[in-house]
Amino acid sequence: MSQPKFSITTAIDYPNGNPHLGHAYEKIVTDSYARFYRLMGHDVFFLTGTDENGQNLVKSAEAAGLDTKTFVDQNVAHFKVLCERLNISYDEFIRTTEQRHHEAAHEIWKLLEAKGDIYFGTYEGLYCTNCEAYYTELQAPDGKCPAHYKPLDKITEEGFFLKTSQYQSWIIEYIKSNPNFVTPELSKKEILSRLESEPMRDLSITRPSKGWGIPVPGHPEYVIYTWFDALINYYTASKPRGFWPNSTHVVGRDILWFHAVIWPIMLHAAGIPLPGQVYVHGMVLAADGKKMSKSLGNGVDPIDVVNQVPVDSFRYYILRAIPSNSNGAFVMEDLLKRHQSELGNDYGNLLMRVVKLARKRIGDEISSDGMKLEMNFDSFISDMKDSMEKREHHRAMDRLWVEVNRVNGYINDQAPWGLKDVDPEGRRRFIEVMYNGLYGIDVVSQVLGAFLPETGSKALGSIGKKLGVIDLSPKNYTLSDPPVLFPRMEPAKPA
RNA sequence: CGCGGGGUGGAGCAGCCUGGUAGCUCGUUGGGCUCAUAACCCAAAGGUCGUCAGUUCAAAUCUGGCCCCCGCAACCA
Repeated sequence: MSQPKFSITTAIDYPNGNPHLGHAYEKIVTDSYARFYRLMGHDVFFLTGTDENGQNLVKSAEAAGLDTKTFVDQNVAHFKVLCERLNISYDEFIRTTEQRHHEAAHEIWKLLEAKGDIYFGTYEGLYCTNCEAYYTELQAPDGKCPAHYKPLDKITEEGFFLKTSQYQSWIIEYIKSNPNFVTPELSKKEILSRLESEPMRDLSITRPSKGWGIPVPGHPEYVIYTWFDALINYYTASKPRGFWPNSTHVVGRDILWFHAVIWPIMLHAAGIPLPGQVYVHGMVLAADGKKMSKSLGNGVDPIDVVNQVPVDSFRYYILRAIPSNSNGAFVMEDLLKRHQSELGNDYGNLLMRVVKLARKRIGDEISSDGMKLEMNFDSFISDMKDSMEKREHHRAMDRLWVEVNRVNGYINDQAPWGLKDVDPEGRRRFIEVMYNGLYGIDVVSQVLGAFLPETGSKALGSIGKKLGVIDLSPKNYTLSDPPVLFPRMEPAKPA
């Protein structure tokens, strides 16, 4: 078995509430890469999960009147439901409260300690007693808490630190000499300019224990800082499955620093191989072009969306309308428009017109015997690969649609409905054109299945095929009436 | 002068690196076709490419100033 390996991760989610659109976005994007690499014959490992050791969870649980464990379990269930509703094909779902993860975190802690990269020291910062949080001078330039407008206290706290500062020039060099490590280019520029403009401080990696979290080995009065342990989840889950180092970590811009700087430093210092890439995806903005946030109340609930439209319409919109390397607004009306015109009219209709016409005049069995293929899909496949390897899935979707339209165009040009059965040559040509149309649908649907799995699977089902590894060889088709994949929908009611 | 992205026909975007008749999708209007979910095809209308200046035979594209929108600024994907 010499299948190339490909392992991909989402960031693990903080289960202190219900999943929002950003979570859905990241999972759909990552899932599409996982499915695409499977389609291309890779041995894929796709990891997602939840980050459950944060101290804030204790407070959120209290506010909800639950003990922390119950609270977290409940919320984690919501994230799993989200994955099911979105057809997320993860191979493993890790929870950082699992024993195996505690062990992995300890393993790495001890490696770093043995290297002398962890030391005990004091932390000095501006503290708000209401928030129970530290603020930097940038966040609170006037020395007042941005949330409570009360003067912050200067507090000194003891704890353990990781000597991140001594790896600053190493990480700069590493990012520069591995041009694909941080992608897209824009994010790399951002991280490098930050690394080159200010000296790094050592990272505080413990908090005083409140009975929740991973205890520091030998110092149970402290727990390991959430971020330090959270990053390790990738290693915890992938290593035993033979997928460490991971190929790609998919992350949001907001946590790039931890993934592109802190995580590589931790691994490098511990003598563990580094992941291949940190891919920063775009951000979903609200319809008004602003960031979605609770305070603005402009958020969108992904479960709400898939209650209204087919899950693949949602997946399609997310993948195509929001550029892979930048931000895009989520506008429900646009989603509905694309559902109707691109999914329904372009793709759904292609399937319908070809299969129905073929069944009507040929029957349910169409053999490849003696058929000449009139469309070549080699450049389509290689363009798709190219865009996906560059982590430009929105361009891949554009390319896919060029192909959908090419098959539609082929049918238009050949106009099989004009070929008459009474003429033997017309009959022969009719079968040939229909075969080529079906073959086009076959190829396009196989690829489409990586992005829209339910649709791909139903479409292939109607020609007697199943999703799997890409197969461009001519096949025999067994036809059945395709379901209406993208039913026409009433225009959204004005809000 | 904290860092970064953007301002292109009604809407959303591509083009800018490597200057030379401004392109795509949707929408609008007018034709056509009928295999298909009132689908599809063809054509037309619509832009002084944020603004001011510079370089050049030639600027959406290069240079500089200004205006406006947005993201990030260490635990919010």
